Amino acid sequence: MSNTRPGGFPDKWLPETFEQDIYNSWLDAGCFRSRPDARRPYTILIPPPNVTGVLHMGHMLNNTIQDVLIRKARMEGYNACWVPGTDHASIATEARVVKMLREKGIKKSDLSREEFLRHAWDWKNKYGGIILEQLKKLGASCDWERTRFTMDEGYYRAVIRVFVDLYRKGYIYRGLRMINWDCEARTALSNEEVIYQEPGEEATLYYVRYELSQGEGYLTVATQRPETIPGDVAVAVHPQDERYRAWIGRTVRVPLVNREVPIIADTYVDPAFGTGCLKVTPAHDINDYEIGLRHQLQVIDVLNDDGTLSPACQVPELIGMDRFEARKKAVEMLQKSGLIEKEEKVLSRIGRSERTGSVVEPRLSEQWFLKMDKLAPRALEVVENQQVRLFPAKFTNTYKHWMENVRDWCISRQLWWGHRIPAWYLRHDRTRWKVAENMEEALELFRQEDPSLQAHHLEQDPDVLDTWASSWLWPIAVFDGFDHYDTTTACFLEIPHDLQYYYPTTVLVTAPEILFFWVARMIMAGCEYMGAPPFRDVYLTGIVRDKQGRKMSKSLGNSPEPLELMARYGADGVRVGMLLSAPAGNDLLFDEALCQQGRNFCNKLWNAFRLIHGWETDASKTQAPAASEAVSWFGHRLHKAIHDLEEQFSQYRLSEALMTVYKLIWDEFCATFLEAIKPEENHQDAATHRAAWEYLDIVLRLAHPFIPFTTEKLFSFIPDAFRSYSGFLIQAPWPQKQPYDAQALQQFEETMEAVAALRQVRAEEKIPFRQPLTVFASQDIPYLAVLKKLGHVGVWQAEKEKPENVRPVVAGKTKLFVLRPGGSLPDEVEKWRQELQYMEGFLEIVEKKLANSRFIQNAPPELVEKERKKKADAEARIRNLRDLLGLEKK
RNA sequence: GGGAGCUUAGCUCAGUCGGUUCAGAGCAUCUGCCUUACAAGCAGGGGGUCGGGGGUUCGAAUCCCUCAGCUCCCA
Repeated sequence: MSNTRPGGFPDKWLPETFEQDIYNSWLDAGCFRSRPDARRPYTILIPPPNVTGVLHMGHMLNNTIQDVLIRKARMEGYNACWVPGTDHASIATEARVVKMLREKGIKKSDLSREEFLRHAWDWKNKYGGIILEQLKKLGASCDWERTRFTMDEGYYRAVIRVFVDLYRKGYIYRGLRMINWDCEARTALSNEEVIYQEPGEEATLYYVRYELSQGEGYLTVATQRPETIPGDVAVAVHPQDERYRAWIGRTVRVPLVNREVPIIADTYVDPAFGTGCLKVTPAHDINDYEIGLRHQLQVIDVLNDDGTLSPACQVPELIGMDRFEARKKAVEMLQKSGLIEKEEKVLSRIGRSERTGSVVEPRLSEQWFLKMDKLAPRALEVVENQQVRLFPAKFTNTYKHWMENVRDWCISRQLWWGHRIPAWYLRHDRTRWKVAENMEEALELFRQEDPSLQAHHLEQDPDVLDTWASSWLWPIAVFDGFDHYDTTTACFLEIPHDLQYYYPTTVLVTAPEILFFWVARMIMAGCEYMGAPPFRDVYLTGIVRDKQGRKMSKSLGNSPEPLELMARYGADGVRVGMLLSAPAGNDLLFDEALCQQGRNFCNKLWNAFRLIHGWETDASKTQAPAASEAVSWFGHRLHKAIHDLEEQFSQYRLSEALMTVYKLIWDEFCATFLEAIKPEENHQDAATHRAAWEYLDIVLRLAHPFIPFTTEKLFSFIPDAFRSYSGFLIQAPWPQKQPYDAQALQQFEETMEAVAALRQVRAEEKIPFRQPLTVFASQDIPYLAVLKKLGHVGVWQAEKEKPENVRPVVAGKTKLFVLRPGGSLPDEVEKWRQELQYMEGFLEIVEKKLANSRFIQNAPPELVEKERKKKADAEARIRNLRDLLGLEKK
């Protein structure tokens, strides 16, 4: 069956029939393409999604917002550039590839680094582009020719070059640190990559006796980790703890290994926890490590990097055993020696790797660090002085707090997939290393010290850089900024034209969760290398949650499939659904009903178009008074909306902006304007028809950033004679703001209130829809023709004498009488009484205020004027109500 | 333990400089309608002591104090 009528316009809004075509025509016409020119740039860089990722609701929200902003900017005449791309997501990708290989029966440990990377690249080439393809379905108007990947050749070089540069500037150092260790992935994790289950996990607390080495007696220590006992170097108690005061300075024997260790006093110990005695194991607990530093204790690391016990534990039965097996074995051995006093089940906060789920091991390790002491203050300053504005501003506090307490950044990861750290060691002496862009340069540096050294004496650091240590360069590297950076002089030999033109970018749209990991660090890199932060504004989106407020996640299975959603509601419907309830920085409780609302909205606009499209212009017809009034009013109304939108966009209040467009279209354009100009027959007079097309043209332009597909499709059906722009809507100019008559809007609104009152009477009196009303009135009413048409008034009479059998209608200052067919008694007298009472009370307050000399003195004059107007209006209303009540009393 | 924030209608949220024509919006709900663009629709209605208490002020949803509940970040 055909979905079209003569003129080729489809009857029904079926987004699936045109979305793809529209997107392709935009692409073919190069609408998304941006190259530097004389216009001002408006630049957005996509927060590169994880290359392993598939589109989830967070991406949908984030990218819808970016697309709305970039489309509006494009229409406003900016050179709009949205750069897409993906990041290599070191840990996540490596985990995915390892898993895939395992399924094929290949173990990572059986592969050489080069072989593994070949598999990883194969995987990336096969699946890495999926998410970007999905974004196209959403309508994302990215300049796809600029698509970047954080490990593509030029980007890789930039990351390495920056490492070398920062090392030479003295910002990078190598050091021992207590880190979070993932035994399964065999890598260091940042704190952010460690997750804790709420309220905790069940664990066993073992009470173990440590016997005095001299004399009789023992201390009981409570521990959850008996397998680390061989690493104990002390037992600590609180210095004020009376129970143990006398014991301080003596020694005990560590079970299993019989090592003699001191009893020390440290305020870290919580006397209320367990027995108040703490075993100190500096190699395996961050707090113990710090106690160890304070008391100059030895560090005994009893674990291998895969979580098995190392020979250093000196217990033959445990060596080589996995830590959890070893725990059981240790308990068994302790039991045999009668050293376990009791066991207790406790709820414990256990850190697990976000990626592998493995229990995280605190571990001392040699890592690379980036100093923050010079980078952080500058990054803080530019936010404090508003050079970078955060939306919503409340995040400034959080940002500040973090930047003032920032720690050095551990930038190394024990992985293969990523940017390999450009440091070369001497094979025979790993304490000597050189940092250089490549091995040849490193060798050159070594040879200055020892000319006999050869390439085969060198060995590159096996670790790669933290993914953020590459994505923090995104705003510079996507424009090839480091191609001509010289690390020996720490200078740019040349700044690429694109970088000069697009940097700093206009706005970054991202999630508050990565304000520090990514946003702050990009600002640091921008200040360090470009001397200016990389963006003017930062728009922080909320987190997409389900209706119960739970974060959407694959594992919970509470996330709808975005592609399915778009198939059901149209990309435009979903875009509207995402934005409707997403004020900046607020979490979005996602509900499919919102997409439904979006779909309905598109359908509404489609049908409004269909109505206008269906009219035939009748040149002989003169314009009806209602049409003339409506055309005049809607012109003002439209420009008020444009005005409001400007304000809302400037504050990034996108959901409000969308609501402005939504109401403009639904309530004002459809429910009021079109109803007021609707002709009896299908013939519309020329002036009104033209105005309808022109207004519709503007409305489509205003709605385009939010619902690009539907509006573009409709735009193509506007007859040439009425089109503001001959090309694609995506490139049409944004409507110019014009002054509007606020008073006319106010009057129209009052008239509409009278219309609503008439409609209410009709409903209450059960007067059928088709039956015209007979109305009496004694006053002049603005937009009377509209009132008559929308109120469906057949007979309008100026009130000469008190009419019989009428029902009075009050709406604000307006008073009307409707001829009632029946004779039933009005039941609204009570309502009027209440309103009169309220109004009299209101008037009293206003009068009191005006009589108060302190108010007159202190309040601004325009406010006093406003109060006077309130008084006058209230008096008019009270007169009306008194009149009515007087009538009824008679 | 340290820091930040939130609490307004059944739900999700606006509410700027303190100014009762600001107590608002959308959705949901209820009532009546298949009125020839649209039932993915039309018309109308109801619904909140602005978390509790106290204070400042001519005037408080808005500022201050306090209590309760919730959330996030850091350790």
